[in-house]
Amino acid sequence: MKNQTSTPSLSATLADTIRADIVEGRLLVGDRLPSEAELAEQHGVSRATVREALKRLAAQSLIRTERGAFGGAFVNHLSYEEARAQQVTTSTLLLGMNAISFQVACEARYALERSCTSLAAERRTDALLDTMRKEIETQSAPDLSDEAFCASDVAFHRALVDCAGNEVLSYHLAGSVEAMQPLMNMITFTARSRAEIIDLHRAIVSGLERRDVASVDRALATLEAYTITLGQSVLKARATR
Amino acid sequence: MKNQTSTPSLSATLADTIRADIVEGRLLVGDRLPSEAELAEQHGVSRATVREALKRLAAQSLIRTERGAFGGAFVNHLSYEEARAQQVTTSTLLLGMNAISFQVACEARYALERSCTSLAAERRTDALLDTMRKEIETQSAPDLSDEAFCASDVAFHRALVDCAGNEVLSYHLAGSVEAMQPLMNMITFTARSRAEIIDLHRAIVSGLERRDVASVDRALATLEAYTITLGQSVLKARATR
DNA sequence: GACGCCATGAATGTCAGACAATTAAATGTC
DNA sequence: GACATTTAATTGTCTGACATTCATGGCGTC
Repeated sequence: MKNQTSTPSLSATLADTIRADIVEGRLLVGDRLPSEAELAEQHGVSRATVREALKRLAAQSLIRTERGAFGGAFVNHLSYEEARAQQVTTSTLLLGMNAISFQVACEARYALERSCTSLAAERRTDALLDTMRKEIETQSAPDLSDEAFCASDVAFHRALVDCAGNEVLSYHLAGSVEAMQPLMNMITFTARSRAEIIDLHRAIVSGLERRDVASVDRALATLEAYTITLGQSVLKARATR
Repeated sequence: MKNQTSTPSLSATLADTIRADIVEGRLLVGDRLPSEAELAEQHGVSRATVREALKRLAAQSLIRTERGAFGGAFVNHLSYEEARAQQVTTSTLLLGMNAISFQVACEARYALERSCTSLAAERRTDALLDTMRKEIETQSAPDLSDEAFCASDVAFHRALVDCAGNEVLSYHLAGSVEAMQPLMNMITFTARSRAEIIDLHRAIVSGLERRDVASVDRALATLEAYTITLGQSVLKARATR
C-alpha cells in the first residue's frame, strides 16, 4: 500500500477522464474540447479546476490551447520531436535520481544502440553517412570544448540510428542516447581519448559503407568498453579527491 | 511560421523555470518548494497561476503535493514505474497518431527487444525463467480472451527483458513493448496462431536455459516475422471489408 | 464591387478574495 | 506519560471580475 492518494483531487480526476478519452480514441487528433466554461458545467466543478486539469494534459502534450475566438483546447498531434523531448526529460531525470552506476547506464545504452546495426548496414544512405563524416571532422578540431565534443558525439549517434530507416526505432534510440548526455558530460575527454573515439567512429562509418554488420557491431562493442573505462577512471579520480 | 508562441503564458514560463531548477540540480529530490502563496509573491503572479504551473510539473511527475500543515510541493523521486508509465503513455500516443504501419512498429519493437538477448542468456535467473513458464501456461488456456492473451504476452516479454539484469535496459524495453500493446490488440489470435506463438515462447525459454544466445535470437526473429504476417492479414481483412 | 477599418463576441489568461479540507505540531487534560 | 483538543499552515476549490487575443461580420470609403 505505497500510495493511498486518499482523495485524488478533482482536477486530477478530470484530467484522467479526458486523458482516457484521448488515449482510447473517443477524442481524435484535432478535435476541439468544449470550452472551459462548458467543461466546468458538465462536470460540476469550477472553471479554475477545469483549467488545472487542462494544464496537466497540456504538460503531457496531449492537448494544445489557442486563444481568441474559435480558440480553445485541441487534441494535439504528438510529433516525434515532442515525444522524444518528453522521453528525454523523463529518462534524464530517472538516470539522475536513482544512483545508477555509469556502467549499468552505459551497458543499457549500447545494448540498445547495437539493436540498429543490422538494419543500418542494410539501409544506410549516402546522406546520413556524410552527416556522420562531418561530425567526425567536427570532433577532430583540436580546440573543441568537452561539451561541444559530446554534442557532436550525440549527433553522430543519432545519424547512426537514423540509418536503420525506421522512425519508431530512431525515436526510441535517440531518446535513450540523449538521456545519457548529462552522464557523458561528466567525463573530461583528453586528446588521447578523443583520438581513440574518433577512430572507432571512423570504423563505424567504414563498416556501414561496406555493409559489414559484424565490423560495425565490433566497433560499438569496443566503444562501449572504452567509454566504461573512461567513466570508471573519472569515478576513481573523484573518489581519491 | 507554424508556431510563433507569441506570448507564452505566465504559468508555462513559471513551470519552465521550476523545471529547470529541478533538472539542473538546483532543487534536489525531497526538497520542498516554497508554498503557493510564497511562490506567487516571489514571481509576482497570482496563486491561481502558480497552481497551474505546479499542476504542469505534477503531470510530469516532477513534483508531488501534500496537503495540510507542513505539506506543500516536493521534488518527486522518479521511480522506474512512474517513468515507464509516462513513457508508455507518450509512445502509445505517438504510435496511434502517426499512421505508422504495423510492420514498421513491429520491426522497431523486435529490434529493440533483441538487444537484450545476449545479456539475458548470460544472466537469466531461475525465478524469471519460472515466471516465463507460468505465462506460457496461462497462454495455453483454451478459453482465454484475446486481451488476456495479449496481457500475458506482454508479461512474458517483460520477464524476458528483465533477464538482462539491467534496470535501465528493462525500463526502456518494457516501455517500448507495452506501447505496442494497443496495436497488438487489433489482432485476433486464432487457436492456430496462439499455438505457433507459444511454441516460439517455449523455444525462447529453452534457449535461455541453455544460455544459447543464437537460438533465442532466432526464435525472436521468427516471432517478429510471424507477428508481421498476422498483422498484415488483419489489415487485408479490413481492406476487403 | 473591392478594399480596409473597426466593433463584436467568444474564448483563454490572469487576478483577488474567500472558504473548505487536511494535517502535523503545539497545547491542554487526566 | 498517554490521550484528546486546539491551532496554524497549506493545499484544494469556488466565485466573480477583468485583460487579452482573434476570427468574423458589418460599415464606410473609394
